[in-house]
Amino acid sequence: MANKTAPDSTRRSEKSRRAIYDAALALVGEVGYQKTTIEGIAARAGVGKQTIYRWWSSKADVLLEAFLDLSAQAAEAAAGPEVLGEEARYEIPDTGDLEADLKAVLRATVDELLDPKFEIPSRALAAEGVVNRQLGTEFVAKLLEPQLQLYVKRLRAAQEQGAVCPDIDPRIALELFVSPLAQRWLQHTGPISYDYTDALVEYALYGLAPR
Amino acid sequence: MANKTAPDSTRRSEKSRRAIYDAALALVGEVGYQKTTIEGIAARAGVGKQTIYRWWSSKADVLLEAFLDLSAQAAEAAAGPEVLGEEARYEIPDTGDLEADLKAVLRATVDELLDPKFEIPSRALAAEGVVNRQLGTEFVAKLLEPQLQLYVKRLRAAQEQGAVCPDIDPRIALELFVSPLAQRWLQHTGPISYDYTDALVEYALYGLAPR
Amino acid sequence: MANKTAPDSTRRSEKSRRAIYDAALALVGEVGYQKTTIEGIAARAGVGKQTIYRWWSSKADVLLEAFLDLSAQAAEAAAGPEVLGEEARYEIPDTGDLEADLKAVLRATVDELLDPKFEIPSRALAAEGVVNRQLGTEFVAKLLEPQLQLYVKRLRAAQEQGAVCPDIDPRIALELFVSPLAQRWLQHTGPISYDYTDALVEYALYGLAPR
Amino acid sequence: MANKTAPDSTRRSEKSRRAIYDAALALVGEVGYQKTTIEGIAARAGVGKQTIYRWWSSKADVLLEAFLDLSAQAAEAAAGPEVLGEEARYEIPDTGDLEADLKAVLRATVDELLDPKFEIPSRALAAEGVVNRQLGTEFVAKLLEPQLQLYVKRLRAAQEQGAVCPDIDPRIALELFVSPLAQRWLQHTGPISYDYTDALVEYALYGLAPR
DNA sequence: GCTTAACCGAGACGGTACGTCCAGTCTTCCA
DNA sequence: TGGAAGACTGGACGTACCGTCTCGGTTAAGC
Repeated sequence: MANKTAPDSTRRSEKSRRAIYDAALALVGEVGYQKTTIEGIAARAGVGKQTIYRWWSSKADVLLEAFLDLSAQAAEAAAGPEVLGEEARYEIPDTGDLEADLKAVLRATVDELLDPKFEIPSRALAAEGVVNRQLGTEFVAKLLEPQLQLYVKRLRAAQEQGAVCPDIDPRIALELFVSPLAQRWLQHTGPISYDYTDALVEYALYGLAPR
Repeated sequence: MANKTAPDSTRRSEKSRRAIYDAALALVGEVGYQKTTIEGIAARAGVGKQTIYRWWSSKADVLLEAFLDLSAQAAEAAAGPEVLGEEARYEIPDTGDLEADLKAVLRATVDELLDPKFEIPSRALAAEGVVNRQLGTEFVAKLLEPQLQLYVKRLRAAQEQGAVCPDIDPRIALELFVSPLAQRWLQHTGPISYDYTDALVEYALYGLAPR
Repeated sequence: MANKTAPDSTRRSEKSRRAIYDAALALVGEVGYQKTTIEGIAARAGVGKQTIYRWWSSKADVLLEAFLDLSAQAAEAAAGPEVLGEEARYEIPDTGDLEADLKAVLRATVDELLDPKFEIPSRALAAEGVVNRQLGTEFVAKLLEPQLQLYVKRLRAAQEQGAVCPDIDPRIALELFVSPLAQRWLQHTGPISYDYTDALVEYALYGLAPR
Repeated sequence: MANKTAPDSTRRSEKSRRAIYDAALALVGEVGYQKTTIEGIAARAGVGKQTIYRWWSSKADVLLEAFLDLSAQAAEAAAGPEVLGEEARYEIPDTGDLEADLKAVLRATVDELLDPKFEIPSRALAAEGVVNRQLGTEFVAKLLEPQLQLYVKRLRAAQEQGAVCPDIDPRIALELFVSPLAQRWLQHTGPISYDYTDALVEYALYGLAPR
């Protein structure tokens, strides 16, 4: 019923899609986001420009999907060869010690944020999302929010365990330690380190005011 | 000593500079950052392109200065016609009630973030800064950090008053309530409201863990 | 012996061929030759592109056959429902008055040249033939020369009747009145009218020099 | 008052114009008209595409001007270094013997038509002119008609000399020998030779009918 | 009547060129 | 000599078609 001859996705070339993802990520890594062009991606992937325009609406859109694909692959690899269903999603560990668990997760996040393989494309996507509402929404919905929900779950468990006040909103609470890290990374407002994230967790859990 | 015939700033046309600032801010507001072009700014300002290239290095650079100028004007207007020096800078009030003071300041920040006159250019600059290291650094140094230092000052006063633990680093502490707001605004990760910023202040001051 | 799996013409779809002819002529008439595309013809004819590429080598080739078909139909219609063989081809009448016969035929040609149904495709074919040697040759051989041979035949009869010098080459002679008309039509070097063609016949028959 | 910012021709780059003419003629000669592209011309001339689009409306238009320029240069060279004004235009010689004069001019035309330097571009322009009314008109007005007017002048002189009937229209008369040659050349309807053009002149002057 | 080879509609594919837009440089002319 | 104007080279944009290549569906000949 689409009036603009939507392409038939059943006939899509898987090979081209892969080549485009690879080319896009490689170029963004090599020359940066601004200097990465649709023409460049097409040439590098050995693909016609139209094949890109047929399936994606913009450079940002290509990169978002490429990055989602990369993340999915990474998650899959991390999860090991679990043949049984794909629902064995990652979770924040619950050792009973909230402070330790949060510090561990944030330290892992620091490592990831400093891994250039992830840094350049995710920084580019975040920047584009700031200015491009549609992409930003998709970026948040598909990448950021799912990760934040893991914290919500862990904090709710902590509330049941009595480690966090029951009248606190976990969706807001997690921002106390996640957002500072995010801002320092995004806007270069300060250095990132294990000490820093450890401090964030402590400050957030026990408050700034003297007990 | 400049080998490339640096322009003589004493002969610079003040009228052109103003026209360029106005045109740049107007265009960014009307058509967005991406669709704002140097040619467009020059045409709108009734200025030759070379006049822009002579004094600025990029579109982002023009916009940054234009926005700094706008902020300076706004601050000046807010401060009233204080003829006596320009060092009567803004400060966070200190009523003795830290919680109330922070909530008040954050509420004012919410208002500013939602004012379209400021929102579009600052969002554009922030986005460009994410991806353009040089601009980002300047953006942070000239706009963001000075504001954050106001919080540092207020928190240090609170430490002297015994309202904040003395072993806490104020530069990190302020991020507990400032960064969440910044991230929600920048990345559209959630709604912004007085209730939200009030909650941030409370959570940060008294901690997530039960007292 | 064809190494490239020549198509089996016995299984060719007559319906598709007709649809392609119709679409090609209609499009050339509506949007002109340059803007007529193979894709457009295929879409209009409700036919796959490959069906065109299977049977023709180029846009010009399609149009040439379509036009030949159109001419054949027109000739058939003009000749009436003569069931007896198709060899009752048209001839230039021979009333014994060469001048009158030639003027009559040229007047009819003028009418045809100004009929838009024929004009646009034949102009397009002629133009393409100017620049595309292979097509030009075919165009001349299948369309132009057969018509010119009718003049040769009539002039030879005139030579036997003593109305034309016996040592004149009829193939050249016919060009004296045919080519001027052709050039005016093709290149817009002048207007076309009965008076004009009448004058051509007179000038050619009796010469420019005073008798 | 032009609303579409017509370019300022006083600031036009003569060097670029020359380079474009040269590239266009060279490419048409080397790869043919169809395979000559604006991009190709620009690249060959070392010029931005926009510089072509700024001053010409189409490939055909570029080629027409390039060819006019070539013709002008050739005419200038042929006329010798006549410093005194540029009005020493070419004329058909008048030896008093019309038949000989016409045969000589047509023989020279045959030579020119067979010179590849002129043939390819003029054939391309003629073809484009057949199908593109605007270009055709310009082609005729600037190139063809001026040459035909030379015949008009010569024939009028012949009429005064009594070598041509006074009631004959010279503009039509010249077509009796010029158009056949043009058609054979354009449409490949027959071979071109001195014998052929000689015959044309004789047939036209003395008529087909026996005297 | 059942297989099977081919033509068929459809349209995705790697490409080329289009005509437009803008970047950043260079030149000209004016105040 | 700074500035307004704008032509210049260069290069990416997004679109339109090219000619080739699958993909099912259908159709007619040969078993």
